[in-house]
Amino acid sequence: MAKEAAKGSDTSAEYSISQLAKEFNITTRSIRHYEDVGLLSPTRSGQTRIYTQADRTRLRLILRGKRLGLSLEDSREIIDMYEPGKTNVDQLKKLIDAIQLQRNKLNQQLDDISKLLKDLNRAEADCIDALKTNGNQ
Amino acid sequence: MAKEAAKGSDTSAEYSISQLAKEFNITTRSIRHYEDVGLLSPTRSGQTRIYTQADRTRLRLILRGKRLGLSLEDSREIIDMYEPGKTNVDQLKKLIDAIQLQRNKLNQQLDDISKLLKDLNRAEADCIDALKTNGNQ
DNA sequence: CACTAAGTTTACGTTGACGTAAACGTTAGA
DNA sequence: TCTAACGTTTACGTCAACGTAAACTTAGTG
Repeated sequence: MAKEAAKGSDTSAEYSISQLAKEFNITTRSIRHYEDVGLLSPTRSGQTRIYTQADRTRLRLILRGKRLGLSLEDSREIIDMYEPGKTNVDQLKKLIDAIQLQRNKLNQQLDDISKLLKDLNRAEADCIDALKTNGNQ
Repeated sequence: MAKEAAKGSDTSAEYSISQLAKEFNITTRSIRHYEDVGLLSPTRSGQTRIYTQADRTRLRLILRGKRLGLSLEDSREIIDMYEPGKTNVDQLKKLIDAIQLQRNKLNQQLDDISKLLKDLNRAEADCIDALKTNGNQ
């Protein structure tokens, strides 16, 4: 352990594709697929892909999007919102609109989750009830 | 308008497939597809599907699931949780476990949403900032 | 040096969730 | 009567998001 590998919060840390796959519990195929559709663009050491801390962060955002039911394309758009490439005033305004749109969707999801949680609570209560009246039969 | 159609909160109200499609802004194809995969089972008047209030509710739950990124199969399982068909004690316990699992996923989603909202807020703030310093150029 | 482990590209296969078209039945109104 | 609006079934098409297999190239090890 001389050469230094991937330590704590070293901002210059690098990762192999299988390291990321293991860490996030996905396949290397998926990671390459995200690259295919333009969500990741790791540097290369020869042929081999090398992932930086920034790539790793993007991957985390992608997976977060997936958990929320976003398509890869949706995630790409959102992640692009975080980047400072917007020079044009018009584009900035459009971006703000897009951000508001996303917020609305998220608020809808919050509402959906709250209702679904209530439903689940009722269902569970019914179960427990059934167990009580049914358990000693 | 004598025959009485679909009024207010009449619990015995019935709906045609196109009525539901219009109300929920989906296609009739989708509704039939949900039936194909066992999510709906409307009664028939001859060949024609007739949807009850209960069917309509199930459809609402399906679409709520979709907004949360659930597969139709996932939604089916969740909706089945609400039904009282569980006679077996073992099944009841398994169901309670499944409910807890769903709750965990939903809590994860809540966390994801909260983080995403923060990210969006920062992105929006950056936009507004860029508009200020950039607007009079 | 042979072998294994990890990496690569290319490319066809699969699954879910519908879209789309064809071909047909039934009912209400001009 | 006929045609327009709705309904039906059957079946092939499509798109996203990977799975899976093949064939190949290094890098390190007993």
